[in-house]
Amino acid sequence: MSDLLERLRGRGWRMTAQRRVVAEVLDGEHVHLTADEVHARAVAKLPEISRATVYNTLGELVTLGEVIEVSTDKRAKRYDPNAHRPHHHLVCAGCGAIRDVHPSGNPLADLPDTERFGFTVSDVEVTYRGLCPSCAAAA
Amino acid sequence: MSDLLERLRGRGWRMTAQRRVVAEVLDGEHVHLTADEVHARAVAKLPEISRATVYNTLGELVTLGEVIEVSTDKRAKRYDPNAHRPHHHLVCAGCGAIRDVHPSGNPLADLPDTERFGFTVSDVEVTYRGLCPSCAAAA
DNA sequence: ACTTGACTTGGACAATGTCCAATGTAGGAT
DNA sequence: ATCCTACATTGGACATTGTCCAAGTCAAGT
Repeated sequence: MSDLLERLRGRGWRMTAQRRVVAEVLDGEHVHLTADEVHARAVAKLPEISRATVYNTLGELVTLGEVIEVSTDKRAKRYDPNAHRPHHHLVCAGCGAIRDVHPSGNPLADLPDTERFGFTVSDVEVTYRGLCPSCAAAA
Repeated sequence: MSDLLERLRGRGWRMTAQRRVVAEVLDGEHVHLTADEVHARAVAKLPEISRATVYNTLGELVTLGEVIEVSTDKRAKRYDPNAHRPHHHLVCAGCGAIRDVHPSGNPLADLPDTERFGFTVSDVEVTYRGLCPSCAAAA
């Protein structure tokens, strides 16, 4: 966790209480929080932190490549602190739980040139959908 | 296009002017419209149609499996009338253009059992990201 | 300790989507 | 052909998520 703070300082970040708190929240739990959830947890540690700051900080972390923005949910963006190992996501259609997964093979290679329409394809995002064990049992 | 209307009638849909217009808009252009764009085009044909009705109708069409909801954009859901051929999407990070693509191979098969965590995995959504030719030239 | 420019704040605003009570109407029944 | 009624539509209020900005605050270099 102090790794993250160190990296940020190294990049010329001014280290404020607010940024420290946001970084701690993200680093503390390896789940995929929405911006509002990050804000709620940040407020618990630093009551006067504002929503705007949380949004700003998350945006900066995404720009720096320290966290990944995931939009598996159509409602709110989620932030994935596990940015240093490439991975994809498995989402439960019932309860919305998200797990990181590591498929074999590289989906980028599965897109033939004839299907690229001249695009420079640089990234691929894969979302598996299904039911987690408890939601499947409840259904 | 009347295919779609026939299928809907067969499912017990009450056929109203509003629903006909929404179906025509979706069927007319095989692009990926946002709900608001659908509404704008629908208004052109039937000025008094309301936003709520467009949202309702789109939601029903999704439930019936006649159109697919795509969330490549983090802003608004888009609606893809090409629901009967499985396909994925290629999105331009510059201008937001979306193309349907058909990768070789089945990404579902790339997810080993050990990475499924007991989930019943039923679907996979793949979004390729990159730059379209004109955005790449402009950069 | 001072200074300065980057950071934070709070609140207004924007975009997208949902909900609901009142009203209208498609399509079966008569 | 007309009537009934359950289903559909409407418009506007509300909710959620996110962005923007002017004013105030503060970290860190000197």
